[in-house]
Amino acid sequence: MRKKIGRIRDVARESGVSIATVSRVMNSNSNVKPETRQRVLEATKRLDYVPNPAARALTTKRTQTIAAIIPTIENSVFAKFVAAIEQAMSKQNYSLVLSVSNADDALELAAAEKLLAMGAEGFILSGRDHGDILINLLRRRQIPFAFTSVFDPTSDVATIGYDNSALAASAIRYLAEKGHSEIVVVHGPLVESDRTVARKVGAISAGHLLNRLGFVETNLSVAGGKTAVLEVLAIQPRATAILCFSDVLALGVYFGLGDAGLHVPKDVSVMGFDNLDWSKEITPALTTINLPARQMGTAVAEQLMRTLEDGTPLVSQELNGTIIERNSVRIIPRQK
Amino acid sequence: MRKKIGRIRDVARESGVSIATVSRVMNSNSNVKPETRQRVLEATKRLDYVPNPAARALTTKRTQTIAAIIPTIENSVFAKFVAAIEQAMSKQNYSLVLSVSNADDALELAAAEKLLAMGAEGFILSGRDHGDILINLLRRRQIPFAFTSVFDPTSDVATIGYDNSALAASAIRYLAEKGHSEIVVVHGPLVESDRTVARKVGAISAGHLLNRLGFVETNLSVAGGKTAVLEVLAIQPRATAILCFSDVLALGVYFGLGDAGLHVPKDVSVMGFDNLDWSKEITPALTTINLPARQMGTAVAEQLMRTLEDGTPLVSQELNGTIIERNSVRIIPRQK
DNA sequence: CTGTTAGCGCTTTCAC
DNA sequence: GTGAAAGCGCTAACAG
Repeated sequence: MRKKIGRIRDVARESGVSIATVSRVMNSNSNVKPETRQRVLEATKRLDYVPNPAARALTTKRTQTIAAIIPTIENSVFAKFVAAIEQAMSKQNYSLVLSVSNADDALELAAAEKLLAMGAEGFILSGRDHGDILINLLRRRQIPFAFTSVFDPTSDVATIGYDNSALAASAIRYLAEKGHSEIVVVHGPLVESDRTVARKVGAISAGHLLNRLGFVETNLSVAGGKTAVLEVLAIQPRATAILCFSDVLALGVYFGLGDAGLHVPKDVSVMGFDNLDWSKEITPALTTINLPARQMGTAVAEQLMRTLEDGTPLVSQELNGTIIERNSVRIIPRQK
Repeated sequence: MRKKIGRIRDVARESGVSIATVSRVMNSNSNVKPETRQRVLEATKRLDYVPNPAARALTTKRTQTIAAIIPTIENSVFAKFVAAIEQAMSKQNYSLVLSVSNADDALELAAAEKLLAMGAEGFILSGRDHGDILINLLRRRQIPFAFTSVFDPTSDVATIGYDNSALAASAIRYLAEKGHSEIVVVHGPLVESDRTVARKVGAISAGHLLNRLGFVETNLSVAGGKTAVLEVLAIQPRATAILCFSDVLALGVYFGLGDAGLHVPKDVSVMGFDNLDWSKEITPALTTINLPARQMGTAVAEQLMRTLEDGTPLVSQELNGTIIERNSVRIIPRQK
């Protein structure tokens, strides 16, 4: 269905050289006499020639394409991450092919097969848990791949991200230091995200600093955060702080709390995760954990491209999340 | 750098047939005796064979890849749009390659060249205004492409989207009907978006219904909306309604108004554009215009795939935006 | 510095 | 129903 545009031999004829020379010019490598190059370039312009990517890929066995499969692109920190990957790849003339898995192993596998069949040479996966079939498929085909949004030095697959468990523990610790001893964590579906599970584990590990630590699972959306408030109030009416494993949830919690007539942080403190860009604009500004999404995108992209270029093995890389202290957490005076 | 995985001839040898038969099986078309097919399929499994996409593309001249270039993926309605495109394409075994232009013609052109060099067979562009070079490039190469987020029956390029001007006019009309006669519009950078320009034109066209209509340009972000409030208050302190050309801006306006001690909608009414998912959760729920982003994504994807399959020409398609009436607009009693 | 030539792995007539 | 063979457009030795 596509048109027949100029081929390399047309350019060769037009400029009076062989196709090999045209190829050399197109790949701006080998030695070509400047004036010959010039002539070829002109013919190229004139014929509006662009090398056929399929033919090129067929001979070079390279497609310069890397795939990323993310759980969702909507409403989250993934957009930032993807934008960074895209940018880093563009610089080195690589392309990103994106697919969304909805946190479903089967969909993820299907997506991966499609991407593979498109010629993806490397894969960026989110989180640490993936179907065995997928992992084996990638391994058998010797496709380099990395897990992101997690850092786990013990993993045999390179993980590029942060320590979710430690981050959640530090959030609890932070809250405890501010005098909160009854906290409820609001989080998205555990089955959909090993990062959420890791965070929960981390929170529990710091639970001894508290008198009481509760968990409320909800949909990972503003609406989910909002409805979670009701549950929080029901199960732990005396909680003084709500820790949300995502800023999106925190936004919903703000709304829910507002509707319940509760003031942040006077009545209830709120802390988030992600540091989405509106978090510093809301009143009170949200205390949250900044996740280095951009940096992470750049890091995976660069590692993967490197690996594809010269075989450098992928290595795990820890990126630090940091607590951004703002005004949504109240200091509760010690009341011994 | 890539490994040598099983090729078609390996499968042929393994299953004792010719490569032509293997090809037939892989393309599940022509007649192949069931048991032969079976044998081939088994060999395929055993050797973990997947047809080489480059070789296939080289002979068929098809890549089953469509490119989309969007201004930004962060913080907006584009995420929804892209998700829908992705989904629609997946169903028909097409792949999406995405690039971000930051609303810059030069970047857009560069992105397009890269995507073309990757083998994109069709293009999804955002808005109506694009560099001539890009458009000519696409035309010369006879690549089908469509403009989205706009509907303009007079355009010679297919436009798939909504009538931004009419939508903005209807928003002003709606507000006027509720008794508002002094309105300020808060919008993103005009130079970056022909949609924004079209909306402004539409708003102005309905301006005769008002006593006063002002415009404040700001960054297209929550922060931008928030700071715009100060300007609104400065230039038109008596405005009773703020119309935001994006919900993201409206969120910022809510925050800014709150900080200024102004209540929505008692003191100032607010209306948005986009119907992002949190808009119904915020208090008061935001009256906004729903833009059919998903539907639009599905529509372009399907038209483009159709065109690529059988040459059906692309046609403009209008999708309707609708006012979602909620609680952020107060009714001002006629006070003649 | 430039040309010749041999494939890359697949699809697709055309025979049988 | 199946096989043989001719490319698809390009890159990469290898000569010269």
